[in-house]
Amino acid sequence: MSEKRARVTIREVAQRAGVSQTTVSLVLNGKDASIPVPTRERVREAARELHYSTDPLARALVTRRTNIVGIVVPDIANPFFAQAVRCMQVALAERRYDVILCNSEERFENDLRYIRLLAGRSVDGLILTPSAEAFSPPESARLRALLAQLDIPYIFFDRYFEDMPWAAVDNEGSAYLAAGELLAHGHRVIGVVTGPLALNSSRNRLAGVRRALGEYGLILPDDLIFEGRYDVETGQLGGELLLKRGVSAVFAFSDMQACGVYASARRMGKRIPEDCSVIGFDDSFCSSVLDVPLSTMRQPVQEIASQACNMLLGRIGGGQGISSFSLPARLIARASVKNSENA
Amino acid sequence: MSEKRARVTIREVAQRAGVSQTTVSLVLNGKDASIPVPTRERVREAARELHYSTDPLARALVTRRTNIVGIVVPDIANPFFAQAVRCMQVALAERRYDVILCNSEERFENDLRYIRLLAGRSVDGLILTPSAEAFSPPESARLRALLAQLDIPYIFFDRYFEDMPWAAVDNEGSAYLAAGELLAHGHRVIGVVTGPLALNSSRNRLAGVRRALGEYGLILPDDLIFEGRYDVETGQLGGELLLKRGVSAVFAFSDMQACGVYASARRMGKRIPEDCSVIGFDDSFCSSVLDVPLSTMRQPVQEIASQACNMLLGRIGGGQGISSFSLPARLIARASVKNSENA
DNA sequence: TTGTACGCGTTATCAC
DNA sequence: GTGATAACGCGTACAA
Repeated sequence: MSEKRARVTIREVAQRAGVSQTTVSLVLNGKDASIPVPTRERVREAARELHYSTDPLARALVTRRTNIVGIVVPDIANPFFAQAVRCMQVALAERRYDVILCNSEERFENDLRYIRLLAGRSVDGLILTPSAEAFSPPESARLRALLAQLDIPYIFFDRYFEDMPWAAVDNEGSAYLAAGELLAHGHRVIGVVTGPLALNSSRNRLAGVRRALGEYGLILPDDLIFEGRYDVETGQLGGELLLKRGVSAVFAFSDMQACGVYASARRMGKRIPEDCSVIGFDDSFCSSVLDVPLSTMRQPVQEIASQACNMLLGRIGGGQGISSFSLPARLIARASVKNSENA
Repeated sequence: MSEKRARVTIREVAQRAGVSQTTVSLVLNGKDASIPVPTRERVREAARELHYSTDPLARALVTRRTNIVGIVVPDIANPFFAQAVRCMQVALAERRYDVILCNSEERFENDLRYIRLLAGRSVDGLILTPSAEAFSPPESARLRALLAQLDIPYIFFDRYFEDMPWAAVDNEGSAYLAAGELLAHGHRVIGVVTGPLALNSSRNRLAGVRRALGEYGLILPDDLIFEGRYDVETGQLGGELLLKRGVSAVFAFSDMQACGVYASARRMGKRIPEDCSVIGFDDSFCSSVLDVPLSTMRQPVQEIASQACNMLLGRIGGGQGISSFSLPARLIARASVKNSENA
C-alpha cells in the first residue's frame, strides 16, 4: 500500500513525544545541552517512527541558509568541467550540500543572469568559471560589482582574478614542465596552440613556456603562437599553421587541441612523433585513445575540485578558510614526444 | 558604494505603491484581472524601483513548487550524460526551472539516497538515469516503490522501465541501421561489444543487430557477443577477443568502446578498416579525433533531452504531457567501415 | 481590494 | 534549569 506520504511536520513529532515543538527542534538540531536525556530519547524515537525530516525550505526561510551551492561553468559538456563538477558535487554531497548547475554557454550575460538567479535562490556559495568575455575590463568590472553587492561567498575555479579567491592548476609551472619535456628532447623550434589569451590559464601557460625557453636562451616568436579556444577545431587550424612554419614540436594547451594537431598532421602527411612531437594538457580520456598515445600534463582535477569545495565551505562557515591556491599538473609521458632529429 | 543589498520584501513594495501586499502579489503574478490598470502600473513601478524580486524560498514554502528539477545521472563525466545534462539545463532554464544535479556514481544506494533527498527538497520533477543495478528485480522493486510513494513527476532518461515514462534513443532501430551498414559492406562475421545487458539500451541494440542479421539469414552466435560497460577498457578487451575469433567487423555499442577496439587492433597489428571494420555509437567528439575517423550512430541528444524536458514539464503541469518516446539515431558514415574482402 | 490565516520551522521571550 | 508561548521569515490564498 503505497500511500502518498504527506509531509510530516514537527508538530506531529512534538505531539507524539509529548513535548513542545521547540524541544523537538532543539533536540534534532543537536542543541541538547539543556534537555534531559530521557526527553531527547523520546523525541528521537518519535521522529524516527514518523519518518520525520525537517523541510529544507522552511528551515532555509528562517535561517537564510539553503545548503545549496551554485556552480556556473561555461559548458558542462566540456570534459574538463564535467569531471570537475562531478568531483565537486560528490565532495559537497558529503558535507550535505546540493548543487545547482548552470551552463553559461560561454556568454557573459548568462554569467550575470545565473549569478543573480542563484543569489535570488539564496544559495550559500558560488563556484564560478566565468566566460572568457568576463575578463575584459568593462565586463569584469560589472562582475566584480555584482559579487560585491551580493554578499555571498564565492570562489573562482580555473579562470580567475588574482585578487579574488580562486582555485586552479598551476598553469605557469605546468607549462614550464611541458615545454621542458620538449626541450629535453632536443626541440628548439616549438609552436604553441593556446586557449583564449583573455584567460589567465592560457596567459600563465604561455609565461611558463617562455620561462622554459629562456633557460635555454631561446625566445618564443609571435608567429609560433596560435591563439585558439581549447577545442579540436582551433587545434587543427593551429597545427596546420605551425607545421607549415616548420616547428619540430607543438605544445597544445588542451588535449582537444592536441587532437586537432594530430588531425592536421595527418592531413599534411606528417607523422607524429617522427615529423613532429606533440604535447597536450589535461589528460582527458581522449589522450589514451589516439593512435599515438599523447604525452600530456595531467591536471589533478579531483584534488583541485575538492580543495576548492573546502575553501568555499570555509568561507561559508565565516572564516577565511583556505586561501587561493594552485596545484601542479603532472607530466604523463607517452609516445607523442620523441627526440628531435637535431638532437 | 556597493551596499550589501538586503532582501526587499513585498511589504516595502506595497507601502511604496500605497496598496496592500495582496495587491502587489496579484499584480506581480499576473493575476491582474480585477485590478485597475493605473494601480498595476504603480505596483510595477514600485517593484522596479526597489529591485524587488520575490523570494523563491518563501514562495515555494506556500505553493509547494520550487521550480527546481532534480537530475540523477550515473556520472556527469561521461560525455553522453554531460551533453544531455547540458541540453536539459539550458532547456529548463528557458522555462525558469533550475537544476539540481546528482551523480549516483553508478551505485544504486545513491540513486535512492538522491531521489529521497531531492524529494525532501520538494523538487517539482525528476529526470532519472538509474544505475545499472537498479534494473535487477529486487532493486527495481525498491525504486518503483519509492517513486510511487513520493508523488513527484518523473521521467527516465536513456535507461528505463517500459511501463514508466521515459525518453531515449531508438536503440533497436539504430542498432539495426548500424548492423545494416556492416552487412551492406559485405561483412558476415560480425562481433558486438555491448554495454551492460542489464540495461535496455544494450538489450535493445542487441535485438536490432539480430533483426538485421536475420534479414540476411544470419544469426549472432553467443561467442561473438562481448558484454562490456560502455567504456574504453571493455572495448579493448572485447576487441581483442573478437579479433582473435576472426570477425571482419565489430559493432561497439559506444564510441568509447570503439576507441578500445581501435587500441586492441593496433596492439594486434591489425589495420582498421582494412583488416577489420568498426562502427560505434554516440558520435561523441572522440569519433572525429581518431586516426581513422569512426563511423558511428549519432544520437540526437539535444532533441531527446529537450523533448524529455517538455515531457516532464507537461507532467508537472498536471497533464499527461507527451508520452514515452524514442528518437532514431543517424548513421554517420566515415572511414572505419570498408567493404569486406569477401564482398 | 484587502485583511488574515497559513506554510513549517527557528529563535527569542517568558513563566514555572 | 525546563519547557511552553509567541513572533518571525516572506509570500500566497481565501473569505470578506
